[in-house]
Amino acid sequence: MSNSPNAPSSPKPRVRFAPSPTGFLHVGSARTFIFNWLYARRTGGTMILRLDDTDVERNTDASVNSIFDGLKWLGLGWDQEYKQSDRGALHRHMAQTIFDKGLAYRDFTPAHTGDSEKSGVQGTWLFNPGMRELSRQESDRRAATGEPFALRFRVPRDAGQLVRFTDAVYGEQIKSGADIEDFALLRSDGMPTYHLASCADDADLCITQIIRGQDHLSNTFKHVLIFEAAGYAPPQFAHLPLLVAPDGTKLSKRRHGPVVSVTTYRDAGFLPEAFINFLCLLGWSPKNDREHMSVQELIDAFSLEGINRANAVVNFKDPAPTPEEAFDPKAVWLNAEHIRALPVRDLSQKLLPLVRDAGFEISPERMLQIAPLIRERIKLLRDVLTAADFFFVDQLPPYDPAELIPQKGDAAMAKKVLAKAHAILPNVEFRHDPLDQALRAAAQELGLKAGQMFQPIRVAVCGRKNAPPLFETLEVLGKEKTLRRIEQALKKLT
RNA sequence: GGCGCUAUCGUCUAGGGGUUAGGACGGAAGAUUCUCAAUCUUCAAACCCGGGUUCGAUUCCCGGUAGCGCUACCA
Repeated sequence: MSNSPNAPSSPKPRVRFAPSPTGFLHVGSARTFIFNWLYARRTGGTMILRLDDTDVERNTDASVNSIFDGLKWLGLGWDQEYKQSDRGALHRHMAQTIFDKGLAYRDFTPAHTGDSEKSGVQGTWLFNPGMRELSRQESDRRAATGEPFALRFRVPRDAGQLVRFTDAVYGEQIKSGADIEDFALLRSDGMPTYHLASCADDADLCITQIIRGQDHLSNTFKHVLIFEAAGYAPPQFAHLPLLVAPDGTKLSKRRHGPVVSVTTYRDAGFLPEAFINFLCLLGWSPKNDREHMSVQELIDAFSLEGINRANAVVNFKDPAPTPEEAFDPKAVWLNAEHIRALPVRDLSQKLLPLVRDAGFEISPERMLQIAPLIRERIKLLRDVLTAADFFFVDQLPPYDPAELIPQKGDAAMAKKVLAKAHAILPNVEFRHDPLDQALRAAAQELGLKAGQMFQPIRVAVCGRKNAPPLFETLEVLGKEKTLRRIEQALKKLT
């Protein structure tokens, strides 16, 4: 059997992302989606989104919304969409097929309630006593009386039977039937279990590659059993190493907070393509030292062979000193890289709604002027609010007048500089080059270094020492506002 | 407990029977520009442990250890 997408005998790949809506979309699920999507796009295959919502008790609308919100933000899309709850007949039909072949049996044992000994300290549980051997007549008779039962798979355990499959990532996998319990196919309320529903749908939807988390690796033996019992050839499997927290445990919202939720990244100002890029580098490598990659470059480079087997740590800080430090530093760096790679116009468009949401009236034209000044100074889109605040406000927030004092200078020097600036600026054209010439000349006249001249002006105008380059800043800010802020600074110095 | 998977700098990873074990993030130092950022240069930083196999193992095999997963009428 060939894995090559170009092999004439292999069917068009069909892959699926099948989240169960029992929680928000977390980063591990997002990565699974992305890898499936990449595989589909790479091979010209079909990407299917399937909601695995057979657990009626735990499903929530909020979760469905969270999944769609997250996927919508990623912006990758999908080709087909299904919901397991619409397909109950299909699942029951497969259960019936397996039962008719004698490969499953009714288990009338009441559902296990206590969760105390679930980790089975006492040993391996394989089946409930008496049920596997129940005669068909007896089984039919009890069922006819309306006695509830679960349908269990009759795992072949005689003569050291083995179940095997080849995982595209983990290689040859073999397990003895003697180590597989008689898992349930149907619950006593008639609802299919995950294993059954998943396999029935994968078979019906002609899924060719199942790319999913490694937590399913050992379940796959059961799935192979189901496929074969129902008369289908199992698809190819590719299991992904898990994403774990810095403490090595599985990512969970309860333990690790909002950093595991996709929407947190969106709200913090990540670019979806940067987030996708980051996730791809967790557990996969293009093997050529490339890190910053566009979605198209990822498609071109993606292959199942590049996936590795060890779990990957999402290196966030658990109690984060600042919101920005909460994220994996590499994710933040990649985001800054993608921001810098963005055309100014695109960046400006993304920034505008954030600024407006923060309550500032600002025109697209003005945002377009500001964007290039901060593009190399922000790591997250939201940083625009702190990096360019002085452009947005009318009145600068209070700052320490001592900031106005230049290196190796004193208040008198600051005053002299600002007075000089205030005197010459009205006659200067507010564009980069004229401002540059005028202010440098002024510095020379005063016998000061350029830096000593520029700093008081920068602080007067921006309210702090660290800001974009001065001339561009003044140009965008405009003459009127600049002069007014210099006047205000002068007052602070008296 | 049983079964399975995994193990290279702090983190993500490349590599692979003989290498100065490579890159990136982060950290440190320096260069540079009007500050900051960006950029550039340099530095520190790793093959889990023990046995084999071999002339030679970080790489292959076995064992240990550790971590993770599954062991539900959850998914």
